[in-house]
Amino acid sequence: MSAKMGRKPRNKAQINAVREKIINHALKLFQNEGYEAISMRRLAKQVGCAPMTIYAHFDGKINILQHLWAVVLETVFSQIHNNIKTSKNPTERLNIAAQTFAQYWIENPDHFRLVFMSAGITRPDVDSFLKNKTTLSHFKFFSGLVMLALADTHTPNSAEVKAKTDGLISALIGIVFCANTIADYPWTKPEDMVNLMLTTLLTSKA
Amino acid sequence: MSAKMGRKPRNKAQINAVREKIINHALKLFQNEGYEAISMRRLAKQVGCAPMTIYAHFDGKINILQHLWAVVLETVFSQIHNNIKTSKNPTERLNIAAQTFAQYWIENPDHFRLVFMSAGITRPDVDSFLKNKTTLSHFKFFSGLVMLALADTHTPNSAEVKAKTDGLISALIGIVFCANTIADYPWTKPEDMVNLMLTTLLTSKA
DNA sequence: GCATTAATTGTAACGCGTATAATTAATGAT
DNA sequence: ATCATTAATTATACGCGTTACAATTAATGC
Repeated sequence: MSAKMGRKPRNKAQINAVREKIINHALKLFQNEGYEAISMRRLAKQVGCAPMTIYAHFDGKINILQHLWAVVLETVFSQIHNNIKTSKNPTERLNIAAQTFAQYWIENPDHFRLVFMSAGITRPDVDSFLKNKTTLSHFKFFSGLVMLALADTHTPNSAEVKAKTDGLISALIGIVFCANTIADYPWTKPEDMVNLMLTTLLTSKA
Repeated sequence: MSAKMGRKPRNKAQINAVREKIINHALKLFQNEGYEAISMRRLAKQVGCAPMTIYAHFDGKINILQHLWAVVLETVFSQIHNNIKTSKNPTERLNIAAQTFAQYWIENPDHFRLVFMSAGITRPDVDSFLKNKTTLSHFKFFSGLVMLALADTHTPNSAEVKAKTDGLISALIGIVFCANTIADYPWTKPEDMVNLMLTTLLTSKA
């Protein structure tokens, strides 16, 4: 009657393996058939288990989607990194980054929906959109671009860089969001709006 | 066997009466218990009919919500109109309008969700978010404010006004959207971001 | 083999939006 | 009044996310 009886609980490697298996199937489902195809019942079928088993490994659907966000963001920022390689001019690099960012979401509305519009407001129970260090690094990368672009004309303090980076990201997401959800309004071309945001943010002395 | 056989279809007044009855109950449901409470089954119960009956009068849930959007927007812009009365300075008026707009959605996330985040991307089958002439007039009102504010420094052409208005609205919605959905990131204060957007948009010569 | 613990599964339920088919209600013709 | 015809309503069912709970299977030490 010692304390070590019965089945041993899984070690962390095993736990992670099962979680990754589920995530991979979810990703495959999303890539092959889009956002709508990701349902707990279908996912379970793909994984080869009962729907309830998934709930033993994840708190809920949104906690699975969270991992897909990371994959999509990886794609976006890998595209950005790839595109800005061609230029060494800080302003141009920021320009390319912003345009690539906006363009991606407009060309892939399903991805936009997955990352920004799945689950309700405030994303409760999510480990956090930005706890993920990789995701956070994307933000920092953007603020680095902003800082260098601003440095072309003056020496910005960190407060200005943060405010303008936050403003730029919010504006970019807003532009994409509006283009995607209020599709019937004749918006100014997203590309032009991004340009406007950049030139105004960079030339103002605020 | 003349052409006029069988039950007579409802006249337009009757059709409208039923539709308004449904809309009113939906609105009451939203005001009393929030966004989550608006379900077709609960709505039907309030109206006193079977859930499917509603589908004979509306294409779907989103077509009902559409009418609630108009009510909410009316509230928002009535607040805006009320607040800018205190000032005659064009720049300040635009400032107050933008701040009021952003503040409203941050203070009422449920309303933001209703108007901007209900239903999926592209809002298919919706009569159109902006076919509604009142809603469209809100947009025009904003562009009027932008034009007058710009006129303080130069004479803007209509292209600049439209681009800057679209940019401002997108940015405002983006700021609110980010604050609401990516709540764990330490965003610059929305108020400050709105200020940044305004000063940069107004001072740039683009 | 047996008790013990872990992990998975089955079943049922709740409420959701909605497609389809069956049903009820009203009307003109007979 | 009965019947066909058309309009309006409703019942039923599907898949969805999620939860609760019982039943089952799997692994381990004795």
